[in-house]
Amino acid sequence: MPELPEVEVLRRELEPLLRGKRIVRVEIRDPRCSFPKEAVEGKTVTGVRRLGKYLLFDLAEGGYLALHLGMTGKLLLAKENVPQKHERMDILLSSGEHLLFCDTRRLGKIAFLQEGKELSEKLGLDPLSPAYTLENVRALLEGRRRLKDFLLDQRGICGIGNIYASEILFRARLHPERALSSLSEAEKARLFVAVREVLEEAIEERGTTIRDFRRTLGEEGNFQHLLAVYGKSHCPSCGTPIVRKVIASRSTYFCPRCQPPEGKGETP
DNA sequence: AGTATAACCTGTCTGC
DNA sequence: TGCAGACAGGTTATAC
Repeated sequence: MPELPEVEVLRRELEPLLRGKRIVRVEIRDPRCSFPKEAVEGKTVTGVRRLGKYLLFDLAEGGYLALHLGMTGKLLLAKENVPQKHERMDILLSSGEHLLFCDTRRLGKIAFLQEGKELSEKLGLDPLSPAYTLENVRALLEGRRRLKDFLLDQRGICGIGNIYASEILFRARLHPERALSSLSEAEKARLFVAVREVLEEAIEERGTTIRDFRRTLGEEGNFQHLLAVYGKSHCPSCGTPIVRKVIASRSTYFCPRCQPPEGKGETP
């Protein structure tokens, strides 16, 4: 469920709520979520960062808790210790609040890390970081891979998932199966801009709730109402029926007219 | 090198 | 109503 916008929405909501609070106790409810909890108990949260789809909770005495929400992970801040469905971890804070990690499909992951190395090594350029420049993106757009595969690969640009990949490619008017090496300079620039625009708009709308995504207090996002092609039947721009095709092993939606395949298209 | 598939999981929806 | 199969925002390992 959570792609960069959803994780960023959580980060922005959690940061002011958690900063300065101490982790009193951690209760692991699912062995799959186990980590050395002694490493975080008693420590104070100094900030909440995001890298790609990871949430990072910085701790005062060094190190941080890294959380990946997988497909169905949720983070809820509750005043009372009311058991939630699929609760995997309960973090009791010095304020008496509980930060609950719930995850139906159990694909989420938690780890305590000392340095940023492990994560930044396997993650590429974050679209919201200052390093996200046309120059840097252009350097990644080489090889014969298809655009869809590139966008889903967290080692190139990180944070984009299956929904936003389709939305970004529609915005950039690029066919998902176009090869990176076939892109003109103008097309590379369109892709660069589309990534930023779509993700930022989704953040403004507080993320996309199709099924599982919930904000810190349980509210839904709003961007699902603004999706252009994902799960849609007709192109909002020209009315042509939207094509659904499995690309990179995932459902991919595009407008065959606005996003022409390689060879056709581009009228400069 | 690039792509596909399965695996890890649980839940929901569709069609017979 | 029951049941099989497809599908779902994630990553990773393995195979062709």
